[in-house]
Amino acid sequence: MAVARTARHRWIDEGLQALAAGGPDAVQIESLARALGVSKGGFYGYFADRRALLDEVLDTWESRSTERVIEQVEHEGGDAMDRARRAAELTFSVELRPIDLAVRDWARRDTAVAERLRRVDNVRIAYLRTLLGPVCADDEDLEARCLVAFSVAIADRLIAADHGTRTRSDVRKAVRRQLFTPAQEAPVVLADRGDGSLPSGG
Amino acid sequence: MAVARTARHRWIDEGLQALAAGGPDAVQIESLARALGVSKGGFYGYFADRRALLDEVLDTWESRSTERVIEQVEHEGGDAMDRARRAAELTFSVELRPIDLAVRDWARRDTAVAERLRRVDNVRIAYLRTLLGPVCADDEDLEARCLVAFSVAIADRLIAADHGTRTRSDVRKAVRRQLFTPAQEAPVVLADRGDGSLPSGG
DNA sequence: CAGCATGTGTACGGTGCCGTATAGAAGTGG
DNA sequence: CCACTTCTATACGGCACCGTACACATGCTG
Repeated sequence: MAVARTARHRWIDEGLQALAAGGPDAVQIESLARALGVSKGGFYGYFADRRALLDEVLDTWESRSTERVIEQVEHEGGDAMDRARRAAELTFSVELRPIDLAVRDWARRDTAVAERLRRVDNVRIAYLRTLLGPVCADDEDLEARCLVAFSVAIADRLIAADHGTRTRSDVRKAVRRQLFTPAQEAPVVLADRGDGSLPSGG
Repeated sequence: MAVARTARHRWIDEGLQALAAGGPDAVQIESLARALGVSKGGFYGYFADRRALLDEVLDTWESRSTERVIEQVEHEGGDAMDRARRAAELTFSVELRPIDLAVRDWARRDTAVAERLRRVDNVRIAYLRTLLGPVCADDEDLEARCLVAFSVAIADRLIAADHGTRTRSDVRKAVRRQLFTPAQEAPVVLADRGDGSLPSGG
């Protein structure tokens, strides 16, 4: 060993930041090197090429989004609600949320990325089921509420609409209240068009 | 006039397709020219530069996502529910949905695009309010249901999770049923943590 | 202290894209 | 049939990035 080597994980962390900020196209070796204050000379000692870095960036994201979250939550304990809330905080933290959104967009055009995302989302939804189960009328109700909770959490930063005098936070709070309201008996069905389509004006 | 000129709108349409498929970075002049079967020679007769094309691509998307949808829906008539359903079909059509998602991702890193998206989303949400108003208990309920409907519609193609034996379409149908269920009286509030955060496992 | 191993800086060729310049093709008017 | 206009194809310079090659600096080891 001679010169203190730029740690491998620093390339990956910088790659994660670039991915979060500008998508996979923004993960550029020379750009990362500049951000790290070095040249790209050492990069190819760690990674075969750019694609290899992207794979490891995704590995790291996958791990941090599932295993690490689970480990931390289990370690801190608490009841189901506390654990779920903590898991949500960790999952949609300031650092991880932009990566999550970037990966979702990436997954639209890369089936390998889509497969990773599927694994991660399934783990997350499984957690969510354990939380919402008690207040749901049946299995269908549970799936519906999980989809709503997950959709609102993801779409929050993607929707640009205003809400009159209310803040987005106010509206989210109202949604959460409804999500945790125990199911009534048979709900009145209005205008079921049978095609699974959602009315969503515009 | 000499040689039949490649129509201006063909560049824009091709740009929209490229935007839908690969985001703004994929809107490349030489790439579009190849797709159109011409060289980029004529491009600069219409547009000052690449950015000018992107602006017009966004103009076109904005128009097609709002004015054109409204025109068409108003022209076809029907009651409020019919109109809203038709608007949703047009808004999230096979052609427009990928553009919508690409614009949302783009808006995360470009404030001008974010401002356009805000205008469009506000128009859409305004429509949605007229539809959901009748079944809502109050204004807050209305905003909450609008956010849920819009979030589920947008996040649908971004979420990769499975739902056991059910299809995503089944779950969407259940969500829609709940969305159109008239509000009960005072909903039981469970675990309102007051921070507006949504539990969303993972 | 000499020589070696190791990691980095720098230079290079290749490629792809942007925007400009220019030449030529395809129609039009006299 | 000959200018002239209008549009396109092609070539070019510039730039940014990838991946490789090689020289050099640094610190260990005998």
